[in-house]
Amino acid sequence: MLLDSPCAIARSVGLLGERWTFLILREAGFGVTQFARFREQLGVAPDVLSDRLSTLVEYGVMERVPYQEPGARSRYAYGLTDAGRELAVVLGALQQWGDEHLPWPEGPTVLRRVRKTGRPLHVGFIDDRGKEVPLDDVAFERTAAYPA
Amino acid sequence: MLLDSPCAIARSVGLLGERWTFLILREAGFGVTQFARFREQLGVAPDVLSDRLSTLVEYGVMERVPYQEPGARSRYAYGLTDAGRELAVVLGALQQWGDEHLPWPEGPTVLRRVRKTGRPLHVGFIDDRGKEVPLDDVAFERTAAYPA
DNA sequence: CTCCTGAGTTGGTATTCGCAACTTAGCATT
DNA sequence: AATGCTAAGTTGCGAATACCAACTCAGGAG
Repeated sequence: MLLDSPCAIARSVGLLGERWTFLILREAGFGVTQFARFREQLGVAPDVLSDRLSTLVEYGVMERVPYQEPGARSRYAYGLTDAGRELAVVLGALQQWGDEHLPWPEGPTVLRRVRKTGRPLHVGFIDDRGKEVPLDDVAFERTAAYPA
Repeated sequence: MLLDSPCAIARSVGLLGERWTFLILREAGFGVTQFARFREQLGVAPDVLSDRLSTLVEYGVMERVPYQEPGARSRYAYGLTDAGRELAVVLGALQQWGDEHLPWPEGPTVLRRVRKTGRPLHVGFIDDRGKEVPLDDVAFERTAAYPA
């Protein structure tokens, strides 16, 4: 399986790359928590949704917590864990690329902003001094941990 | 189809989210260009590889250029376009997340570095002044272009 | 003129997906 | 107490994808 790969991209894709998973995470990021809301927003089949949520919970990307509204029976809420919230970087990168290379006719429909100031944001590579590094200066290099 | 979605994440995933696509792009980023090399590196079935390369070419992520080595017949090389190279941000984000949350026992196998200085790199959100912004300060907001 | 290699295509089987229908559980209403 | 309503699933079945093996189709080399 891809989850055993020495390549971290392969492991991430092995866990997250199935159909619907990124869209489930997107909705979770927008605050959706209930099974039925995911279904409404996405139109995903219930068996597939059940399967995806289970594996996300199993791997610690989401958590399933029972909750009870007053005067209603107890239900389950699916929420992002810290690991899941960190996927915002991946989702932001996908969004940025899609807006640029598969544009929506009327322009971007969702923007990334700094919460308080409203300043626009993009996703990019940053060095250890907090300085952005252009794509051409980025290199991927194998370490000794890479098996033969 | 997801490619018509108003959500840029959905469009990106609709094009790139099929099985093998990210791994093909990873190999392309490492300089692989030939059909048979992709097959060797990934172990992907030839019909699937053919299909993925075709759609990547169709959407301008890769290009198929004939080339000829001296004393050999002409062949095809698949290379990233500028749009394809920009996916390094997405791949870097997936890698970073996988290294953190699905770690390889002996540590990361591939590092991101500044090409000349060797300084380590990470992927993150950056504001319009080039300053990194922590995750908690990032907000996603709908624009007027988002349809009802 | 046959062999070799790269770049695929074709055919059949095994998974996975998607839809529809059904199940389970508990509060609320009659 | 029986029925209804809704959330959260599960089950069964046809359709679409993926995987594997074998085959095709160049064009240059021996």
